[in-house]
Amino acid sequence: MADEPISEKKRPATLGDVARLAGVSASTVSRALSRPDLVNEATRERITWAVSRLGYIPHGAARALAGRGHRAVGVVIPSLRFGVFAELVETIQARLDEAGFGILLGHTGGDPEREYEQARALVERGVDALVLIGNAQQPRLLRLITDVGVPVVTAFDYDESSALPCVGVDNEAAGRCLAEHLLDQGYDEIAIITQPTLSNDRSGKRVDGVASALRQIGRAVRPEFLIECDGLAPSARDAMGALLGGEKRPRAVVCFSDLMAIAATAECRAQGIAVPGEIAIAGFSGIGLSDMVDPPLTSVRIPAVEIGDLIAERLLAHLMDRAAVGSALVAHELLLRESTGALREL
Amino acid sequence: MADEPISEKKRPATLGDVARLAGVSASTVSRALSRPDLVNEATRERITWAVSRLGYIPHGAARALAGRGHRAVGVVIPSLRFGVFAELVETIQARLDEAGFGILLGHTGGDPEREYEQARALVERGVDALVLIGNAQQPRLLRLITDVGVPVVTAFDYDESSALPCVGVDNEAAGRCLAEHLLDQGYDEIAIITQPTLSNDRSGKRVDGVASALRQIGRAVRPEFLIECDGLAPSARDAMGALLGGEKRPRAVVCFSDLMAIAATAECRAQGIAVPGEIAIAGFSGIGLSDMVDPPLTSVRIPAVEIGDLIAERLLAHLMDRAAVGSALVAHELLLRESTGALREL
DNA sequence: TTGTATGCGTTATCAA
DNA sequence: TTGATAACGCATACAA
Repeated sequence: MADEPISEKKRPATLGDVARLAGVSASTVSRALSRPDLVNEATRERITWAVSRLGYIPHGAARALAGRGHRAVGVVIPSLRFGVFAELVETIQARLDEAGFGILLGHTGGDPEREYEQARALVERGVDALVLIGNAQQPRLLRLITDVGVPVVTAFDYDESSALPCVGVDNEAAGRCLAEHLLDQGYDEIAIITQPTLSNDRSGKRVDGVASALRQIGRAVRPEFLIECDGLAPSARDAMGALLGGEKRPRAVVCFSDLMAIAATAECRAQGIAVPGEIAIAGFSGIGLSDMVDPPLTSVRIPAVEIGDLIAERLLAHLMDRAAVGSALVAHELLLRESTGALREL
Repeated sequence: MADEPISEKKRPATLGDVARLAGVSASTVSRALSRPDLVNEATRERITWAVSRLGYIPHGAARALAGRGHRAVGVVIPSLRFGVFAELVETIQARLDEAGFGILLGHTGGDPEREYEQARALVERGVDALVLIGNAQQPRLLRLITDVGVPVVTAFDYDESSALPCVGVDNEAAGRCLAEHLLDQGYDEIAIITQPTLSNDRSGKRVDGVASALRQIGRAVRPEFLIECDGLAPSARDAMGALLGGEKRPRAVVCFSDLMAIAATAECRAQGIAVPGEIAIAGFSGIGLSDMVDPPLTSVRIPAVEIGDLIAERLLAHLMDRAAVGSALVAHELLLRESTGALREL
């Protein structure tokens, strides 16, 4: 304590400091830390002692520079405000952390431009791999990826023709599956509240799925029944208001997130419209709350945790053992609940 | 195109490559990139040309090693599953990104041990600053922080006696404020559903606040009315079940997150208990959904975005201009809604 | 305005 | 089993 120079704390201890204190060379310390089995019992002990004595912490950048890789992967998502992305990020972080990898985050707000910028910023920061959302990357982003040769996996959308390996659900099938359920229940006029489909391929494919189901019975999605909003509660509620205020009312509304579905339900409640009595409402994602609201929400569950696990697993296999990374289709799941219960007999 | 060697893409271009192609020295390129005003118009153009020609991307680790700092800050949170943390992280990331800083994430699951480990891992990765949650860090974490001299700001709890600068609300006051509202409404038996207070100082202080309000009128929190759960919906619902199944039923239940409050409401609904008719329920955080559910939820809003902004601002001021970072108290806000409406006349 | 030299902290390659 | 030495890619001080 008292024998410590007062203000020595400024400069963090380096490998050299430890070496000096332990009376060995820097390389030996380095070895002792990375492959302890290669160094003599006694020396190793002196070294660990010196390490803790000095509070030595390895310098990540120096390690990376010296060729060990940065031990970090970048994850670029639209926004953490959407539960599925938060779950994905958390899962990936937890799994990678076990292997000593960290994760760097980037948000796009759903803007493809920003997706490129964020991805590039992460690459510049030196991430060893990248996780992106969906399979609609801009060409220049694809080019960047191949140029720097960084491994990438995309999440949430499975597309066999994707340029990048992807882990996700078949969004078209998911949309269709939900629409078919609604049709089965007798709801034949289906509206959709979605995030902008231009920048969100998952939503676009879900719309296709719904349309496809409708086409089966000779119908189509009416243009005025396809409403885009920013995905957050207030605008989703407004969207529902617009739907209810239109000339013709839909019998069912599919929202591409549970959050939007809950907001839509709120608008119905405010207007005294029974759900599912007069209008059925369904969501997407199957967040933990969807069965806690009134009425419990029918939803297509997207298994974010499973997707995150698979991605982390693939990334690690590649990063550690140079394994090739391939795509994986994970199953969505239709959660049938009251919000799309049988249509009330009129 | 065709004149490019086939497999040159393996090794990413370096400053030296750019320099060679532009016919200047590496340092000139370095300057052209960091302080363009210091280099001749013409050379600068040749350099930018060479840069894009080669698809040159600066090597973050090398930059960091050469003394420019890592340009990254670490954020250690319990879990992204809780909306407030997701909002905090997103806000901080967005603000720091503008200044060229990235963020590295760590999750603790509410475990103080893991908080230490994650923080340490981030320090090792070279973050220039750290954001932690609450003001109950383990002593060894505090020691680590002073040892390595990394700037830290804590979020969500304001505590003037905190060892670290903090930006947050007065949780004790927030708890008291909510309890007082309930007492005003005539609910005098108040129960609490909370995350473990041992590892969560915010919750502990809120409990204190509620207790304090009760003490004002000569009452106290009954031990069996204080239930801890993991904070997620299912266990919160179970907690509510336990409360309802007890000998004596509370008249009001305060949940320390909106998610838990919604789950608690669901349990009441399932048991046919009117909210707020028979039991009032209140939440915390004021997430976007709290006014969309039925009944709309009374909640104490914790301004996560504002807190994130303030933190990012302080961090940047310190990182860029070496400004000292101080604490800030931000105001919570009582959102009065139906879930704690007047007690039904019996 | 530009170039040269040096160092950042670590790992890897080689000898000893 | 250990130590010396050379990278790693970039940013500076300093010289030109």
